[in-house]
Amino acid sequence: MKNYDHKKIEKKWHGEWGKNETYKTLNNTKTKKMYVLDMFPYPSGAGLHVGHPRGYIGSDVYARMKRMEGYNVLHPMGYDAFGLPAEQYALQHKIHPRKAVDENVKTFERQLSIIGLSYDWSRKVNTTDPKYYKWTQWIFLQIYNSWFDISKDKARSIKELESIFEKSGNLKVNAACDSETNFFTSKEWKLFSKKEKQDVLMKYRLAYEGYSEVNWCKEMGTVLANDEIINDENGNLISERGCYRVEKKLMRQWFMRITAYADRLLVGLDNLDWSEHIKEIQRNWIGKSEGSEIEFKIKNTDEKIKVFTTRADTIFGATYVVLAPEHGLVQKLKSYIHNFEEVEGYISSLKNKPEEDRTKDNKEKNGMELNGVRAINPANGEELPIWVADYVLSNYGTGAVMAVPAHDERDYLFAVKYNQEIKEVVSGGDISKKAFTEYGVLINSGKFDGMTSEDAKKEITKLVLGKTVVKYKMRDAIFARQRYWGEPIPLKHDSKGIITPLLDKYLPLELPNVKSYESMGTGESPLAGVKSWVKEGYETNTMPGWAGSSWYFLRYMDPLNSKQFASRKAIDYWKDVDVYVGGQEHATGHLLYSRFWNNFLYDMGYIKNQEPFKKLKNQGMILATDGRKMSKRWGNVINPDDIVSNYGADTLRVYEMFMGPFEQSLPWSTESIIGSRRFIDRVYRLKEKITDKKSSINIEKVLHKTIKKVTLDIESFSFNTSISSMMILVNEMEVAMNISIKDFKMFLQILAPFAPHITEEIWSKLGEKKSIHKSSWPKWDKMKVIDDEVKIIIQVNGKVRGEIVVGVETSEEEVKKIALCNLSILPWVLNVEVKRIVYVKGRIVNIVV
RNA sequence: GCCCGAGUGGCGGAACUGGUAUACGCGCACGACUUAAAAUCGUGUCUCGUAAGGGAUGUGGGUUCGACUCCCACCUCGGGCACCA
Repeated sequence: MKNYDHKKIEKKWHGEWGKNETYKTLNNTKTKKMYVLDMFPYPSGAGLHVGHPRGYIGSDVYARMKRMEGYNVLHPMGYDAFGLPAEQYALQHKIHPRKAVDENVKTFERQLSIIGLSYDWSRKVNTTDPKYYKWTQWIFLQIYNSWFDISKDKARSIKELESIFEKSGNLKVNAACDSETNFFTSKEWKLFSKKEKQDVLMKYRLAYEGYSEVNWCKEMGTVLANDEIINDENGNLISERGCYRVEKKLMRQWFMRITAYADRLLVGLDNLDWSEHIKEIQRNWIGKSEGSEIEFKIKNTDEKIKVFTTRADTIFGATYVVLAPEHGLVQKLKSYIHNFEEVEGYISSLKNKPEEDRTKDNKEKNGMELNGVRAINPANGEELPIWVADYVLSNYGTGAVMAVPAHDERDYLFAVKYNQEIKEVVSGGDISKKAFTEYGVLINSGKFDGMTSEDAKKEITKLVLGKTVVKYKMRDAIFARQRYWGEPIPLKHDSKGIITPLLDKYLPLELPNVKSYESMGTGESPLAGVKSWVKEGYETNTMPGWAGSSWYFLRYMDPLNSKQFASRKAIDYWKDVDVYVGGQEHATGHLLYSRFWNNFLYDMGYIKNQEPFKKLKNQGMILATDGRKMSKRWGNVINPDDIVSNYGADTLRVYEMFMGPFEQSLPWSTESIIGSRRFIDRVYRLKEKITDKKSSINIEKVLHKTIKKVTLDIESFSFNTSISSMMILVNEMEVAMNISIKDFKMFLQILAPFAPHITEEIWSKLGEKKSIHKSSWPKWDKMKVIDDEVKIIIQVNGKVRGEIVVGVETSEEEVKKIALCNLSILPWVLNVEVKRIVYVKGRIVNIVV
């Protein structure tokens, strides 16, 4: 066989590169840095399919070019291995998760290594390694020991808050939490018991203990995140893994106060070089809306209903007020409500229904009026009925709304059903629809008539003594799982309920090595069944899967440091990730949590940049040949091992980059991959044309144009077009008489990031001693990129009728003259009046007749 | 329902800032080499038409000397959010 032996060559160079530490990141902090990062994988039991390496290959091509351009490149890899999937896998296979993870990591590593990725493996991290999670726990403690100062718009130490309380109570301190804050003087603070103080501080801590309704899965004996559950055909909630029934249950949890950073996370997006698409998803998720909080007094009582609205201008159209069923006022007003029993019955009937029934699409709204109580519209003194209704959410805004049926679709539907008054106060728009999104001019609103909605909002808010507020859809993140396989939360509880954080010197708090890590079945973590653990008073919840992945990019900077999560020197040098590559499915999870932690660490002075990932690229999925997702279930999985074995790693790499745009999802084609192998074979055969003689001018020109194109294309992740341009170059070289050794080497260099093995092999055969991957990236010659002659298209009335070739410097007049005299043009311009001639330099002449 | 993104040959796709639509690759057809096959190489390959020409970038309009590219309306597909007041 004439073709090259990929197995032999690839094996040889993997050995050489390892031995020579070709891809090791330098410790030299004088060289300009480049941090190219892949989202680290979750090593599942199934191993890799051909879709997984797509992103890794793209970032590898980029990292390789940057290395050749002289950057000190940090391009590491590691494993994110805590969490439910590993625990489930271990349970199924009746082995310890530690063992399961180690085995899976081995499989992944073997699969990754044959692809020829240029990782510096000496910087590998693994989130389940106590040496690693020591620092996950440490960061948790920093967050636990901090609060968010709204006036300074940054996190501060909880000790500073305590001393503020000590000095002046909390009369002036900004509440960083939504719950109603108790006010106290410094004297009162000093008299508080330890437990009372703890309870107050818990309302401010950025990591806090609380209770929440969770998705409880009885069969799995665990709590699931929202993205771990799906709806079945009947609309019931079931777990994504295993398809077990999921219900709501109140449970003790730990939370992260990510909402404190809502605005920073929103504003921070503006300066990031991410796709608009992902930024938009995060913006929607954060869900900022500006509006007014207005109080409606309840007649004959001291109580008030606080509502939130973005359309204060429509207050004159309010015809009733609605409370969420969970709203506290319902109970408080018990003695005033004539039909209280009926109301309570209604509310409890809602509670027994799963939430999805309540929030399901097109669900008919229902509610019940509270007889005997009336709210007073602060704008005009009108008395309005008060309702409870399922369409008002307790956890958004104030849990109460003023209903304006004329200008809100939901209120409209409800009003029609329950025969409530509909009062139009803003002109324009279909009353039954979309009117709320339409901004017009006020009518029927007394002295505000004729005013625009925007102006009226401020005026009316002022008039009714309301205040302008900002609300977010985003909620605090639950930071606890009732599972074994996660980082222990480094806190101790004593019998009086006092919580003590572990001192740094006791970190890491290692996960106890137990035989049985199955769920308690009570909803509590398996750790609650470990006697020695409970005796010490350790927290039994563990951290969620996203804990370890929220900061790993910092650990790569200095992965072996046992004194700090990374040294000051390393952090100051590497600063942030220059290019981050991964799937877009992490838009509202990992990518948000990481930004949150990074912002926090920045506030506390531990790191240099607020934002962790400057530039983000999301690789598209590789679908199976049938156009579906690759999955064991469909039996359509293509294993990269087979491709590497049949065609070689270089072919796999070139094909995956050539298939189509990097960020687009594409189906795998078993037929097309041969084209990439042929390309590699042709390159290998071109060796025979190399001579000491100069290449032709044509080859030089095409070569330098290709160097330019490949350089710019890699920079913009347009890998498919850079390969196509190199194919064109190879086509040209094949028909050339000879190729100079100098030119051929330059071609090898620009191909090297894509096909590192074969280029290295030919490079060394040509007598080079040093690795091609350590050589300098070729520069294109500006003179050779410019043509001295150009082809100009001649159009008549916009239709192509001919073409001419002229010197680059030919003047406009000259070109027009030549064009008009051109033979193929003559029939079109003969005997007609030429009205106009448009000339685009170096491209086109359009003759308008 | 709302918010994004995308629709180009038989297939994956290319086209700079509005300037030759279909580069590059796959497939297919024919030819060369071969006893034969594979591999390789060469030629052709949007469509109608013998040709001259005409028509095509989801559909229908518009702007322009000129539109895959810009504007309006609609259709289809993919993604995100979903009673967020």
